[in-house]
Amino acid sequence: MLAVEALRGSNGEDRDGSSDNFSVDGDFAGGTLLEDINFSDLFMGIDDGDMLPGLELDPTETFADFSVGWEEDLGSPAVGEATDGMLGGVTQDTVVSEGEKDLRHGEEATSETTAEDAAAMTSEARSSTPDRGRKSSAAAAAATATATTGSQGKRKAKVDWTPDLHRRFVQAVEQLGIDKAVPSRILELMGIDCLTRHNVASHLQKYRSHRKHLLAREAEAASWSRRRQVHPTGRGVKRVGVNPWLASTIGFLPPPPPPPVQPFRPLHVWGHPTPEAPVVHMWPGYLSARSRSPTPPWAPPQPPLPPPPDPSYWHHLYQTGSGEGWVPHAMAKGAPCFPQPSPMVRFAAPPVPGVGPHPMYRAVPPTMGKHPSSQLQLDASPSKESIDAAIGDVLGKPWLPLPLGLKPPSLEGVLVELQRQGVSKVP
DNA sequence: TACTAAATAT
DNA sequence: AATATTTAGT
Repeated sequence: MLAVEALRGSNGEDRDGSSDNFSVDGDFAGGTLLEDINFSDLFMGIDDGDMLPGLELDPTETFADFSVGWEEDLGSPAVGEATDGMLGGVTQDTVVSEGEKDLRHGEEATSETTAEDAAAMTSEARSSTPDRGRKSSAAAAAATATATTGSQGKRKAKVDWTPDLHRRFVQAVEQLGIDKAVPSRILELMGIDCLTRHNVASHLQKYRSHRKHLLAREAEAASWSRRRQVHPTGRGVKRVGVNPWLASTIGFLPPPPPPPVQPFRPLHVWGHPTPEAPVVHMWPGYLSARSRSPTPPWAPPQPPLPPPPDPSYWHHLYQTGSGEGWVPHAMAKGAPCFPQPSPMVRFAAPPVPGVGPHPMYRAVPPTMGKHPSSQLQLDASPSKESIDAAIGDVLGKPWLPLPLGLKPPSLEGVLVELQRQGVSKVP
């Protein structure tokens, strides 16, 4: 029996109100913003050649699994070109696969063979388990595990930590700082609604594990290399493959770099800014006032935080036509995760455009109409570039917000930041 | 509750 | 074997 593959995300148990939507690279869907995207700015210093073939999803698998969602949304040639240009054809990989459609099973489908069962069956049930109604090993295990709780045990579908997804993850981790990178905040920064905190926590665990291991190896190699400088042996240098968890510069040589001056310098992870091209500018306000991002020593000084925007005002910016919040109804019903259309937020042009921070920059309510050239539109699920443009325009200098795949809460961060920079809202 | 580490599952 | 989820401890 063929398992039903769907694009929708996990239940998102711990993510209130945003359980089933997905807004990764939402701007790619419409393609309207693509022309403005400067892909070279996307990931500074990143050579996508670093990508590990081994880590990439099997395209066949990927598109087989996600065909439903992507056929519609990435069908346009323009989009295809753009995405190919950017991520070497793995743009779509930020999709989370879900081997089950447990949404509708939540409580009601306690009875028969669920999709999950079917999926699990494919691997096991056919071998033994005579009684058909019997749960698969996974289901059984889950059931056993949750027997005490009495809840319906369902093993969640695995999340494909694709290169792009992983990159977002690492980006978030780096932005937070390795010591302050906790699942909830990482998730927040990643802005990917299909992920749950547990997903991130799991990945974080693995990330830390790998990192620790690799750091240990690096240290060992360093000492070894030092020793070797004193007592050259002439032996060959051990080579290791590129590791996605660590730098693309993995070799044991050259000798160890000078001791870091910062308490934490993001490990150079594949697909991320190189030490030579560090993050130029963090986005402090992005992280909300309650705990702004730790300012790295190499980051510019941060001005004081502004008072938070009026939530009631900004809230409607996130509303969709359905009037049920920004999450399209279809998604709430468990539709596959896919880039979603969203309302626009416009930023009126400053009296003196392009010249430094302008206190009179204004945000105006969403509008779907075409924007005059004098105005800059910011999608509610804005691309990094469009936000860059918005803030950069305000500040009159390049700006690099880290998170990709922004979603409304992130947009709020954007707005907070803009307001902090002197943007005022239109009554 | 959230985070983390360990145990399991695929 | 690698990597994800689940469980359990703090």
